[in-house]
Amino acid sequence: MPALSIGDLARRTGVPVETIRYYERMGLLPKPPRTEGNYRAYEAAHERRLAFVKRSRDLGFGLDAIRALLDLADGADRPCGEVDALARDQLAEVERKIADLTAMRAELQDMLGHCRADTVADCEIIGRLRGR
Amino acid sequence: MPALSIGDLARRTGVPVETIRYYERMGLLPKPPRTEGNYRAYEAAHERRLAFVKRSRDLGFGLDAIRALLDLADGADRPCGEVDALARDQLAEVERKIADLTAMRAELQDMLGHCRADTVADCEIIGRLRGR
DNA sequence: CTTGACCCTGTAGCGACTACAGGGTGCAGA
DNA sequence: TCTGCACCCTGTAGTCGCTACAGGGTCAAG
Ligand SMILES: [Zn+2]
Ligand SMILES: [Zn+2]
Ligand SMILES: [Zn+2]
Ligand SMILES: [Zn+2]
Repeated sequence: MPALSIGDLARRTGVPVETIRYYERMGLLPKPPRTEGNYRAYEAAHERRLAFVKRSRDLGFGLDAIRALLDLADGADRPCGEVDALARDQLAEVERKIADLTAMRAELQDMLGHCRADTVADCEIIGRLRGR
Repeated sequence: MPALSIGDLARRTGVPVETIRYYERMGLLPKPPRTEGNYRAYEAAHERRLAFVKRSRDLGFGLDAIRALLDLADGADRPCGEVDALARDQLAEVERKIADLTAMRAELQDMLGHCRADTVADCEIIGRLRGR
């Protein structure tokens, strides 16, 4: 496989070019070698690392957590307790957000269900935002 | 009721002082009169407006939407269709986020359930982040 | 040899805050 | 009266994870 340009890598991973450069600046991706014309030249290892980052982002991990996951992934014979702890923290965070959003959804649905679509003066939504 | 200081208003509404000043800069709250010593002096109307903003934020409305809601709330005899549209948009946004987070939760739970807490080399979580 | 797609760096903007730094005000206790 | 302390002021910069330029350089096809 020949070296990939940043655009090639973007197409293959679905991560925008600007975001790849941002990840490099943030230390998630190693600085790749450059061509004569100063273009980044990626290899398969870079693509695997970026795919790892993308899957982690898709699960909502923050960039700090991803840096930690990448470090852990490099040490094959270490116990995976730290990995699991990061995943559990992330799960807890996701569950907290779901709980918040579920409460918002219930209130919005209830407001909308009670509104008789009349004037603003007796609109249930405005009324509740005012505090009854 | 005497005038309230920004700290009083913060305690009464649960909105931090810095956030109240931020809302003022963003045009969500009118600039209150000042005391001799240049302190903001709030009245009950300010407290009601800030409470409206807080309840809207708690439902996840963005500041642009809240500005629109505040404008609509001021015109009592206008039909409330626009209000309802804003609420429906917000509900749709909340439902989209819940869907995303629910997918993340399922994957995180499944990963955690499959991990036999051994070494990183055969950790299910790291394995899936690598793409099997 | 020109066109156009791509690449480079560096900087600024987004949303909704949050956290200072460096000062001024106001009141209660010694 | 002094002094300490809590509070207030403005202005600016940082957070997170991008995203969008501006102003250039590179490269291959036609
Ligand atoms: Zn109801
Ligand atoms: Zn209504
Ligand atoms: Zn499974
Ligand atoms: Zn594991």
